[in-house]
Amino acid sequence: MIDIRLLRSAPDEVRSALARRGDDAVLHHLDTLITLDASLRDVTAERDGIRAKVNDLSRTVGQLRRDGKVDDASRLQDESRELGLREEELAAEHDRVQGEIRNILLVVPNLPNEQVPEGGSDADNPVVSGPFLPNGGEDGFAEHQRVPHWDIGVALGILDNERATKIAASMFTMQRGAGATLARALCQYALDLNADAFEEVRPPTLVSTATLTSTGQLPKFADDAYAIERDDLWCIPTAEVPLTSIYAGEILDHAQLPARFMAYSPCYRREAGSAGRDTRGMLRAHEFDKVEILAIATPEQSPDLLVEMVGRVERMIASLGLHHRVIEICTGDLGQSHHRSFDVEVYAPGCGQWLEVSSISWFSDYQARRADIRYRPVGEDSKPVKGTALAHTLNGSALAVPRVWAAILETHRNPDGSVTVPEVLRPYMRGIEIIGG
RNA sequence: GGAACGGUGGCAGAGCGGACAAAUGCAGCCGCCUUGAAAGCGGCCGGCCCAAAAGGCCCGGGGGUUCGAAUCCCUCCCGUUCCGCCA
Repeated sequence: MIDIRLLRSAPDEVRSALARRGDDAVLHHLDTLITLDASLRDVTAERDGIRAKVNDLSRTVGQLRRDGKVDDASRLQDESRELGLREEELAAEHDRVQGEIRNILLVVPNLPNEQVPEGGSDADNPVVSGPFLPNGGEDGFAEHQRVPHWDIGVALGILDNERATKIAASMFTMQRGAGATLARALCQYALDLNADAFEEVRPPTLVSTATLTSTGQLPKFADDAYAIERDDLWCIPTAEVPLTSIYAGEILDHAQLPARFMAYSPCYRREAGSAGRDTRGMLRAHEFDKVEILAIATPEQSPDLLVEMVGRVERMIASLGLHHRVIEICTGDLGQSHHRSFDVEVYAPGCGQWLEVSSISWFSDYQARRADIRYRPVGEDSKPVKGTALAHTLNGSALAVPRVWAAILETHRNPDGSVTVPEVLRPYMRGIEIIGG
């Protein structure tokens, strides 16, 4: 959620920041919010005034009864009862307006950071690192690398989506043999590589409605998530969801920040908006594995953490011998909750496309406000200063298995059709160096 | 799933219809004392709304009774223990 106090005190700033996203419906919401907020404060003031009177009368009644002045007391009781009726009306109005404000706030997107580049769609996302390609171009790959991974996977007997579909439904995948081992090796590798700074967590992968709302998936993107209605739980689309809520509703000491977590988890996505797209191979599936890294930080720590996390992902992709680039997400393509965001993309020579394998994002206090994650700030002398402040959250996929798996098959395919396992993964591969060799 | 007992400030723990944002202890902060520290003494010491004063809200969530609810009633959630079931 954005800060309604900021909207109140600097409406033009909020308006122009959100205008950069190029979504007029959002601006209309702002007008509604300003109106509702003003009336909420009127109603609140009036309600609180009546409550003050009732409280006062009640105290007097108590005193009078102790003094045995029953008649006086009952006269005041009548008066108080009258006021109570009015208070009830105002309280109902207050709750109604407040609920309306909250419902709107839940769908208003985050303010983009000033540094987010201007743009209308993903076509305008600038490349900020790379591209790192053989011979400098997308056609710098050899002929034997020009085979899509779905063909390679079937030929080597390590991808069996046909049976995955039989077992579950379309757009589910199944890896077998060395393919399954490779998928797991990638997770192990990603976890080990980030264990220097991130605490490993094995979170729940089914979460409550409140938890899925905190990170921004609800209420707007309910159709994208798998719901387990009978138990009022949701399957997580990413470990970001449970990890962000680890400290939900808590007030942290400054010294606890940044808190950094990483988790391997399965991720479940209905892909409601993209049915029929990328249905072959591993490019888009309802269930996949991912290692997520996440930080809960102070506003001051956040910019550096964002850079650090992008660097970690970039180095890891490079260590797998994959060809990549980093793009920054422009204003028109920025996700609802995002304040600033970078994607790491890998070039898959077999299917001839850039694959998004990681998205590293800074959420400013947008998620923290929803999840109520606060900390006690300190002054320059490191002594606590008065009050609490909302934390900032950042997260990114350290490694999303399917697309990296696909890119490895295509990039490291040999002329004889076998696939060489990247050196760094071999410790996790039970000695397999070449798949199908 | 059943039963019993619980859910109060950072923690422990009183309060069980009015003077309670809430005793007390511990932790924390400031000061005195001290060469320094500890002990001792004095003071401070929850969060939220409102620009703020005033005021209001918060004793697991929601609802009810009452002039008045941390306290009584209903309901839901969570915890502990026992029983049942079970990877």
